[in-house]
Amino acid sequence: MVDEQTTRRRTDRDLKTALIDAGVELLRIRGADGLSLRECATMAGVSHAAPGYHFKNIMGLSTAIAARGFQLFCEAMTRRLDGAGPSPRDRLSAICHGYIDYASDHPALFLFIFSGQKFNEDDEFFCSHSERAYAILREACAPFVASGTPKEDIEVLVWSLVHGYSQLSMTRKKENPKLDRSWPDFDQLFKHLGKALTPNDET
Amino acid sequence: MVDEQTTRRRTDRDLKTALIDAGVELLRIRGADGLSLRECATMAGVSHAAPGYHFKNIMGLSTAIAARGFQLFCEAMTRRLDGAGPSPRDRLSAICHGYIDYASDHPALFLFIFSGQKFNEDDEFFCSHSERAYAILREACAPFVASGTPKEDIEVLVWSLVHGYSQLSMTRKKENPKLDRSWPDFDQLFKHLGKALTPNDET
DNA sequence: CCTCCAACTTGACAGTGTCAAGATAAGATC
DNA sequence: GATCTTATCTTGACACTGTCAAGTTGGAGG
Repeated sequence: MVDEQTTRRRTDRDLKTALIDAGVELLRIRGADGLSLRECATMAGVSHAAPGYHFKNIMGLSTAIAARGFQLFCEAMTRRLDGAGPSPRDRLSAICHGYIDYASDHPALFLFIFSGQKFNEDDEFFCSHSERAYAILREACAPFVASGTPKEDIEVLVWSLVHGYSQLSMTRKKENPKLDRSWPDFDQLFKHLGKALTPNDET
Repeated sequence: MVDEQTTRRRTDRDLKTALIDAGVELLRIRGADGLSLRECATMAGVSHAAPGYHFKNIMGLSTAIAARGFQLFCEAMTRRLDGAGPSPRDRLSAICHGYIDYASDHPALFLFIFSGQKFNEDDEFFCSHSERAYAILREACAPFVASGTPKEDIEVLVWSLVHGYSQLSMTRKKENPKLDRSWPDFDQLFKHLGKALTPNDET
């Protein structure tokens, strides 16, 4: 847990990131409501009050973890985008699948950042990473904005759909095979969405 | 807080509902992560361990509160449905607005029931109320299911859209008027959704 | 009147976040 | 090298939390 120089006191940044790492891991293990300052401290190999020095209170640590969450969120979307075709439709689909990747790879973190709990919205990293996530999504939506209509209509349409799908995929009760319900793949939804979207620079 | 017969010990059902009432109120005041067994007990006028007798642990109380949450959820949707026109499109729109009503009238409760925290899925009331909520939504979607396609496609499409819209309306950062972003009304999204939905028994 | 039992209360314990005060190492100054 | 300063923790305390075991109580049935 601690690197070779155990004697040497670590720098500010070291422990901060170690505590965030611990927090992400703790969420993975315990679920979206399993965060604990003291347990993060123990995992990082410091005393119970050490986190309080770097992050004023638990909201401070939560905010830093959420910032990391948004960072991973951005990475998941850009990773899909890098492997996508050039057409607006392919790119939008890639973003959506990145969104869903993130939710299924980091379920607790996903729920955590959208849990509605209060974060410190003055935090620089939190703001920049969360805004970047939304910016990525907005960019992919831009080609579908019909002239004369506000671009927010399309953005919120796509965003709501993929967010709702991700969240519901996660919280729904797992299937009882006796019931004839099955959970559709997102591509099915995207096909329907396609009827409502027309790229304004395609033939 | 206690009715006229303070001397008389209350019945099982009385305290149970009083504790659920307290829980709902507590969520309203403190937000989605502000629930506390002991505080519910105090609000209901009983000792700190009384809730443990009726609800084995905090998951038991949480489940009961979530059940109440789904009940209010159903009421919000049926209230809109009662005032809606007869066409499938009007009825589906009514359901969606009921969904949104619920999220804005009971934000903490809405976040709570979809927070991803574990509930007791064996609980009778929790299951019946949550399943009824989904049944109401499914019914409104039924007229739009194209023959030959699984009905889940439409259901999840609508459900995801309205759920995502509700949640994002709630967790998004409030507008900086300097930014030219505005939050569209759901009717705008519903218009786009309409392009993807064709009632199979309308002209 | 007595008994019994459901519905609590009381008390304890380990865990939590937060704060104040103390310790300590690394670097700066003399 | 000795002293001072400061950032970075540690220690200890407090009020709060959920959970459990044991005790109490009041009403119903005999």
